[in-house]
Amino acid sequence: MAKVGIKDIARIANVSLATVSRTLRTPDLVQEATRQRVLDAVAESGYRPNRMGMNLRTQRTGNIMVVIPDITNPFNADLIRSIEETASSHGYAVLLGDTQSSPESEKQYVDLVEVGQADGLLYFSGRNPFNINPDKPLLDQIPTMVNSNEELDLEGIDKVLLDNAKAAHEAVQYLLALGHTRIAAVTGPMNTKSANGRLQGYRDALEQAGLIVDDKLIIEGDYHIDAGVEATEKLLQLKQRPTAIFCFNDDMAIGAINVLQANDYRVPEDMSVIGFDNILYSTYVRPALTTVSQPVEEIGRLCAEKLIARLRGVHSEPSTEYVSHQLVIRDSTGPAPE
Amino acid sequence: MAKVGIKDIARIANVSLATVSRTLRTPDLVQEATRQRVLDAVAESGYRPNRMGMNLRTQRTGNIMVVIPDITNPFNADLIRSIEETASSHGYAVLLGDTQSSPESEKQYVDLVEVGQADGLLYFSGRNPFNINPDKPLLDQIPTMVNSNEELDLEGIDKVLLDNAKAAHEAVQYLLALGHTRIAAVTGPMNTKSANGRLQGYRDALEQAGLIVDDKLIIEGDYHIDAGVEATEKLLQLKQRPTAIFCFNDDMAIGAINVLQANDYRVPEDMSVIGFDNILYSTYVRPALTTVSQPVEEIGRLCAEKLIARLRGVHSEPSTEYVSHQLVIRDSTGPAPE
DNA sequence: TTGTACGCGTTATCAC
DNA sequence: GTGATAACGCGTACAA
Repeated sequence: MAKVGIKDIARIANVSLATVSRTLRTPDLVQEATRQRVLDAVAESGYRPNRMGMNLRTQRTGNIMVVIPDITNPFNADLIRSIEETASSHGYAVLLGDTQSSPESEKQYVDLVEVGQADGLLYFSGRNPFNINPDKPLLDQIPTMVNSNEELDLEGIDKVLLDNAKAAHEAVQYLLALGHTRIAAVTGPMNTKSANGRLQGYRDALEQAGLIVDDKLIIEGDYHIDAGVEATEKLLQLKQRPTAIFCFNDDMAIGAINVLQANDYRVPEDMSVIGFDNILYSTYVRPALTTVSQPVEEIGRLCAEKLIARLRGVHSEPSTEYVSHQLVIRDSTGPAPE
Repeated sequence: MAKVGIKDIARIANVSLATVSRTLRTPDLVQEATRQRVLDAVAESGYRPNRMGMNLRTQRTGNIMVVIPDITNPFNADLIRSIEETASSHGYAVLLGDTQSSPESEKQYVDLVEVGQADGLLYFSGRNPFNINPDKPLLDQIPTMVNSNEELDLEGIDKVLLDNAKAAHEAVQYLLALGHTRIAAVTGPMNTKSANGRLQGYRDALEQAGLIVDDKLIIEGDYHIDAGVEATEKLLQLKQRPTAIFCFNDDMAIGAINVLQANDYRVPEDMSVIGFDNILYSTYVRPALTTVSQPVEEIGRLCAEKLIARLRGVHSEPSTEYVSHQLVIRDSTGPAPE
């Protein structure tokens, strides 16, 4: 289509370019009559300001970059849904960076905001993608950003976090209260803060109960279903089997239950399983999953709101906001077997 | 940070702006020595071309807009993963438009590409967001785009589709072969082509088997788990209950199984359930779900490749590509009860 | 091979 | 209240 531009409108309405722009941006500054002439011309011709020109001139794109490891994980999908909803309501669009946990990919997407393809960054990874010169002020070297889920090792940026240790502590305490003493942990990648935090909570809870932590019962996973499958297979081979398995996310817990049932273990009579995240499917799995709920909608909203506030020029101190978890008890946990 | 621009590089390397640009875009056109001087200056200063300037000048953004109804549906999440992977490998980034099936939202995101915030459009909805003037050529009135999943009622654009009728036909035939004669259907929204196509296949299969279609056994859903729950509750209240339920996606099938088990029905002994999509969780639900598999990775890749080819100026006839489904038999279907 | 100059489409700063 | 005009940062035709 013969793209109609601001010049065409100016010609049709018999005004200058400036007046067209003003009519659209600051209508109050232009007289009723001329304003109407311009608006008529706009309506007639279907003119719409070109974003590339706008972006260059205003030095903003209206995009926010979201860097996240795995969009096929329902927790992350829910997170993005929430971010996108918030962003959209503020006039921002979401540029999606699904990195599959690849550091190169993370850097590549962060680059995009550094070269001005997006105004700000929502970063859900713990790996530092920046080359920081410690002698210069940090904020001069990184884009406007908010960090969440996996804590980044940087002081002075906005973060939205969950107290992983406390949440895990609570989950394990619940299992202890049910009489379990041999409790396994299927962790996330141990190079992440989330997995380390949860593992710390697990250890603390056991030790506070006077139990010794058996490293054989701790198996590293990667938050995918398959990891839950493999870890559980290993656990079942142990001479001293656990009576409960604490998986550091729901997907792995679903994998665990699957293996248990395939090997004729009853859940929770023979083995309790507890997850983390409270994804939608955890309700529909049999038995329904006991899990630690994260307020995913709130996390997404907070992240987007904080970022957008910064983009709008809010200059408060960078802060870390903690959101609260909740233990959701369903049917996959029960008293320890004799 | 004091942003370093192309002018700074030109000054440092003691060349003109043009030479800097050439060194970066068409290195062959610049002499070895000067090229090196420029590259050194670039490396030293950490200069990177600003995308807003680039975008305006080249009239392209490197973004593709993906408009999709619900990113929390695992099928769609897998789809986006595949799109993003393909796009990324071709140097494109994904602008995400999760519309939650809202027509306003669909229009709003399509607008974004029309005003030049993205170069092309991947459109996974059946609602026409354009105001088409039938007297003018279609391609002059719509952006470069590919349509998939829900077929759009427009001739002359690229599409990637599944033969829904055939796939559903096959699923129902399989149930018929197991001896089922009262087969329920939990559909998608009946204003979508996918649901209508699948329902047509369902009807055809029944009629070809000499059965009459009982409209009481057809319940409209919306592809969410809850719809499967509610539909199944209704079906169980019927005086003449079905012995099998064909859900038009896996999420609703998962909801159906949940209700059945809660009411002490055994699946598949008392009631068979079959889904559609073959999402990851269908393997891990108990019993594992029999379902019609869509090649989601292929769909995403094809969509992205077709679009990018167009963006690169390929001028072949617009075409509709059909991808093939596959019936995946697991444990949620069995012989009809006596 | 390199430099000059223009334009991409818009907004903002001046004058008038 | 409105109109020229200068940026925004870059790529490229043209001239040198």
